[in-house]
Amino acid sequence: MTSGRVTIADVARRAGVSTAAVSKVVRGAYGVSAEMQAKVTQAIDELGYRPHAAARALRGRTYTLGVMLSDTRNPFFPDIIEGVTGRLRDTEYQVLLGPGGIEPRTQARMTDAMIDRSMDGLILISPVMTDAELAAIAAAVPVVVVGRHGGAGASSAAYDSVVDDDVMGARLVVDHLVGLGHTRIAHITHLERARAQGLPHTVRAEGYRQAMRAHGLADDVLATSFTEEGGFEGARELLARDDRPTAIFAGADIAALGVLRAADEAGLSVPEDLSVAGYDNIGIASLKRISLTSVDQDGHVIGATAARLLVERIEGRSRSVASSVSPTLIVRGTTGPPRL
Amino acid sequence: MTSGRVTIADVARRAGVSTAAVSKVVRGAYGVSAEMQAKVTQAIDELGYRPHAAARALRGRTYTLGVMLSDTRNPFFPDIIEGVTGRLRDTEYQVLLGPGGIEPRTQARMTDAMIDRSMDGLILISPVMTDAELAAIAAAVPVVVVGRHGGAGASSAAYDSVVDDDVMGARLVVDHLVGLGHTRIAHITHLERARAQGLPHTVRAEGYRQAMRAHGLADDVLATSFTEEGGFEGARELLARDDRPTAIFAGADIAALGVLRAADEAGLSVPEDLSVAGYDNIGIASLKRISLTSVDQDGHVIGATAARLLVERIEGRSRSVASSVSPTLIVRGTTGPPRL
DNA sequence: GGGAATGTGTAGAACGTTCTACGGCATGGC
DNA sequence: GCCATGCCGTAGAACGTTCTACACATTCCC
Repeated sequence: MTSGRVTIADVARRAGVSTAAVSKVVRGAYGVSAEMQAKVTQAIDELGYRPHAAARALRGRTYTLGVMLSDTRNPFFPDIIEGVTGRLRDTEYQVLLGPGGIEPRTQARMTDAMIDRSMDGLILISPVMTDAELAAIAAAVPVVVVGRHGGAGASSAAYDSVVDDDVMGARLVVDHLVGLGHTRIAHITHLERARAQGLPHTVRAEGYRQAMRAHGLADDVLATSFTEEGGFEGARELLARDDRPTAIFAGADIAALGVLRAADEAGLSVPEDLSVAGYDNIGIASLKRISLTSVDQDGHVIGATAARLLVERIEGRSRSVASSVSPTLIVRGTTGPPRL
Repeated sequence: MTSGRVTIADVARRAGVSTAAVSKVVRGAYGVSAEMQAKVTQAIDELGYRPHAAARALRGRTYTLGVMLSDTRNPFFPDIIEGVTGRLRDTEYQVLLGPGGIEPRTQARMTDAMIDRSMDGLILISPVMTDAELAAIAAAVPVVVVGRHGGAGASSAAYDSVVDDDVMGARLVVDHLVGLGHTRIAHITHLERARAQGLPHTVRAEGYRQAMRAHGLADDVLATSFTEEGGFEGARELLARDDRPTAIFAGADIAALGVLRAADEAGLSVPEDLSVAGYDNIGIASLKRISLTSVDQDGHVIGATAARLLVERIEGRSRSVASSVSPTLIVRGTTGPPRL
């Protein structure tokens, strides 16, 4: 009695029915009378029965969805998580997060581990792996990819995807700055890596170039890294030039903070001497002391959409869906008209 | 061949041995000859066999450890995660994170879910639940609790715990400020909740009181909340007083940022008119623009310690261990001698 | 040379579910 | 009254491991 957990067999004995019947009731499957339903539910409550996920996994579902996080420090990842869990709150599904690390190797290890644990579906956030690897995973389990812009169109049938429209986000920033009167607008991006194709920073940089071109302006992209230090170094280099830019658009808020520091040290006041904009709208961007103009991705919507698509996929949809979430520009104190 | 995953039986067939033998090799159990070891390992590699966690769970271990996160926005939680995963990198264990939410109810749901999935052990980060609930969980599975100061001594036998020495951290701050010449030092803490006993903010406030008393100074604690807004409101109230404090020690960095904003708005310069110190040493505290004096908890060590204790526990230790990690004070630009 | 001890391997029963068959019982149409 | 047709319930075989027995060789010791 006290030893071991209560199983479906215990419930069946208590209710005076077969284990198969209990299983049906638990799963809400077809073919149970109201009377049976009542008897079994009562027995379940009395005994405090909880289904054993591992045993379920051997035949059916685990009702477990995995979210692989590429980088736990990603500032809007809590928003995405909240979106996912919020959407799934009233379902039977449970969400577990897998810290995949930044390395392709460790990410692969994590996805393997999630498949080994027979999760019903996976959400991969900014996965760093080849399209072939992605396709292999999607062949084993339903997958939704977040934050990775469509790779080779062909493979896209295997999984769904949710992205922020980074091209639009970049355009919003450029339009805003041009509207204020800026013409020399530089962009700081993340140093290109081998598998970076389709990753947000690449797309943002491309969106920036397109938007500048649309305004008939020359683009000016500098690749450092999406860190405070990276933003600082990049800005220092840009500000040392003869015809220094009057505005810097950093591809990530954390880099924008570094840009602000560089402006401080160069004795430039923001936004009079230099306008600064970021991307991601991280929490501290809204602090009065920082007040950074930034692009907001609404991670909440992204997460909720990913969860919805994944459940649809698990429950049978085979046609693949690519959803794009529109970002919004949050104008704050670090951008303004250039000094004449 | 293409259908379904490769099982232990496939490996056994290929190697020409029994499934039991393969199982032994996989688990590194006693009673395998070198020859058998070689044959089986080769077959495993050739077939790309991976053990099925759910099937394992039914009899043995799952090699899965769960980390329940009370709040995914907690700024040093990535450090803890990294400490945990770093420590476990070269073991067979996999770490999965469970977003438990802030509510006791959702946290309980998450721990139940983790137990249902037969995880081998659980690390609970700042769990909000009664000692009885905690004991119940610890009775079902090995548990290490992080960030919760020892409750009723008796129940402590059931699980291990790792805490930051918050009393010491608070003392470091007070000693530092007193050393600079401050005497009117106020403390902003988080509003008390029912189950908050033993939670960090309570202990920090108590440590502050002790330290002030040790210096023969009057304490001054104001409870708002650990948010930017909470810090702002608290500071505004404190700074409106006749004999306003010359230093404010906020129990969390995020609140300290609010204090800085309040100082800005009141036209007070930091640290000349007001010294400000925080707790947690979150990433942005080190940004030159903020440069906040803070207490560093070394989440990395905390996480690694928790992981070590959990594995020890799983592998047999029954005596319970309470580990305390010493914080360090990081002095930056927001603290200085008071203006005479 | 006859146990005892030791080392290697295997058979087969768990573990707690799900799911495919199928059986029994009403109902209803003819 | 007989056969199809639903509906409800059950038996029992999976699912992929682990683990307890036990069988079979060796080796060792007296």
